[in-house]
Amino acid sequence: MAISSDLIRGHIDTIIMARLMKGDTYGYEINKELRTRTNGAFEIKEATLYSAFRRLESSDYISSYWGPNEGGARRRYYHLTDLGRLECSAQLSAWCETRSLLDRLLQTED
Amino acid sequence: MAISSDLIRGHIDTIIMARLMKGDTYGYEINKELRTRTNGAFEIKEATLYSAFRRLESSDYISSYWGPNEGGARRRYYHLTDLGRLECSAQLSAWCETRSLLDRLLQTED
DNA sequence: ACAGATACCTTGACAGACGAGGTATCTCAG
DNA sequence: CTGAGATACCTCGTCTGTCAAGGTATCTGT
Repeated sequence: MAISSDLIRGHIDTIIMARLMKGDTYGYEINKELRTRTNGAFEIKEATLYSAFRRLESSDYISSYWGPNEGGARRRYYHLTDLGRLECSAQLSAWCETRSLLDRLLQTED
Repeated sequence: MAISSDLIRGHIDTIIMARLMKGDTYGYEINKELRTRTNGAFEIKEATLYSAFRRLESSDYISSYWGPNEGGARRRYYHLTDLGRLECSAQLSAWCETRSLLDRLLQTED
């Protein structure tokens, strides 16, 4: 992975929820999408991904169900709850704030 | 602090080095600057700050010296080394990459 | 029959951020 | 002169998120 994970830390949940905004999906698929969308520059490690799922589900931001396994291994699908949508919006705003904050603080000249 | 620290995690070192690009300074001063520059929205906790200094110094990115304490408590000044300047540039580029990556991944529609 | 892809999961370790607490110096009001 | 408050630094222990390593089960194609 080209992008250091420490720089992304804290944004994993938001990345997952942002994806779930577009519709239900399952873990493996999320990672495949990330890899292709970033040309291999970024992926979430499996352990990280599943621990995020557990964290999000225990906060009631997402719910899960065993989906139709269309010729392949079983899949656990995740769904963004209403509370999750709210939280996701909040975290997207937080990202905008963080971004402008860092842009400001990382200027090396005045 | 308005901005969650987990969102900044991994950027603390870069924030410090970016400040040191402009000239030597000491810990307390860095935090005062951060607070005023962000209108109180952000500061680095002392424990975090000093552990970052130790980390940066042991990587030879910064060096330190006891400065002139102009009527007040003693101050340890920090100086960005040449290696530190290099590393800082690298981390600034990394931030740009991270920013565009997240902007991409956090889109909630295609 | 077995390799490889798909798909999920757990455990333990590690690193960074921080709360809580501590030390020492200087200034200024009472 | 005494004590509160600001300045300034530091350490210890804890918590949280990430990840490496390992495991399980199913389906497909050779």
